[in-house]
Amino acid sequence: MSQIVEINSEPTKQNKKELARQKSQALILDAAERLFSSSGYDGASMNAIANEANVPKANVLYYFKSKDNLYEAVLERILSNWNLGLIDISVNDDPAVALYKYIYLKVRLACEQPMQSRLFATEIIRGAPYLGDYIRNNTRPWFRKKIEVLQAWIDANKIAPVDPTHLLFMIWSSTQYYADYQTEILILQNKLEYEESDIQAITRSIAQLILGGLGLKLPENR
Amino acid sequence: MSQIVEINSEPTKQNKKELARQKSQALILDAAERLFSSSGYDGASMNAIANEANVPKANVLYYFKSKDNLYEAVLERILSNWNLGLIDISVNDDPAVALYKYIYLKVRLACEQPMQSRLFATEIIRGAPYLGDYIRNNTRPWFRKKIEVLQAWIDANKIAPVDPTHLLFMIWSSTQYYADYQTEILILQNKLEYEESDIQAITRSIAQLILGGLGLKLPENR
DNA sequence: TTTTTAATTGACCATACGGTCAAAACATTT
DNA sequence: AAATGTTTTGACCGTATGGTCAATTAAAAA
Repeated sequence: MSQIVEINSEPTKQNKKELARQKSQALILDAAERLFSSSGYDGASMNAIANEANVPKANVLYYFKSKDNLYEAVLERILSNWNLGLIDISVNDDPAVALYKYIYLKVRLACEQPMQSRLFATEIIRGAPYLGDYIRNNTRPWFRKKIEVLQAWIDANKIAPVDPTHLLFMIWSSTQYYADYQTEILILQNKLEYEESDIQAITRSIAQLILGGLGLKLPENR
Repeated sequence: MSQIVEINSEPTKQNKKELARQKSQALILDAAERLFSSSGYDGASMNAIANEANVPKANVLYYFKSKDNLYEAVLERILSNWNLGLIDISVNDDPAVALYKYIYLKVRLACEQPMQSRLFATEIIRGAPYLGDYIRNNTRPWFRKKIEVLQAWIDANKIAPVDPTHLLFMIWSSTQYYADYQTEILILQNKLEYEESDIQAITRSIAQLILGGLGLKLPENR
């Protein structure tokens, strides 16, 4: 599995090859992400994915041994991508600033990478057959820590006493909604796509309601 | 399509037959709703639906001429069910009372009929191939009217000036979330299912944040 | 250059899919 | 009882699916 990676600045042949390999795989993963997210696991056929990636189907199955395997790889890539950009909240932060930033980044992610959120959503709706363990072993401990942070803020009278669990769910739901229900939202607003100004307006509205509900003022330097 | 329905209290033979027919269809619709909601359109096979309903597959296709047709019928039933229980908000209502009630009913629906919300969600995520027109022709006019109500409240200084569009989206998102992401929520809270007390706690938390953000107090007689 | 290894691909396979059909079973009317 | 209409159902069909495989090509190592 593992491969020795040269630290040398000049890429070796091994390095080149591995790079090409990853590039090929990334191309297939991109296509798979697009199709899985729009058509669901069963709706996206290996054939369609291969076409989307402009490679023969057998090649897809050469890199990813099965459809399950490919689906899992797509999910893992999404999760690692999310973990990269995830800004934490911690006890010593100023609640208003930290929460505003958190909301803003979540809205950005939802509007700019909606496919990832949608794929995640369908996986959960199906009963999380692949992510169940991940949520139990990774998300839950992280979740509990954040609950503690929120509770600490409440105890220190920094925010109004709201059930921290549902507060966190509310931030997740109101931001993710703009990805998952994008189609409906755009129809209702008679728009073709989100613009930069929408991201600002969404963030402001969500922050206004949630921070307001917590008895906080919107931070100055947004 | 339409059939003369006897108002007579004693059911005629025709009536009996029609009733049996509707009962059969309802059984199939129930099974289809369950499977479409958990496995998606493509994931739910006609065979599986027939098994779930304990009838041969050919019988399903006798009542619903195609898979598309069946899927559409399931969606229509959900929408008509939703429209039945939907409580409106209108200009003369007391904002706090009306919004609280609206939130409460949405939470109830999400927790008690999660499959319907989930099926709706996957339909939207797929790009609303069947509901696109419905949303344009029915939901959008309704949506615009509600926006007007909210704007009127703002203009009358009854609620804080928040973008009414995003306020409405926020109510929808935070309530539907408990249906669509039920699996994740239960894992995170280490629960097996929602209880009545959860419905109360969820409603209270959402109402506290949203009403608070609007500068309203929670209504007394809840 | 020769040998070895990795990547690409068209052809192929068993299975499961949505959908059809005609025959049987059942009920209703004449 | 006969005739008519409606449901029920097993058998069947063409097609698309996920996946395999052996043959070919490309690249790296010897």
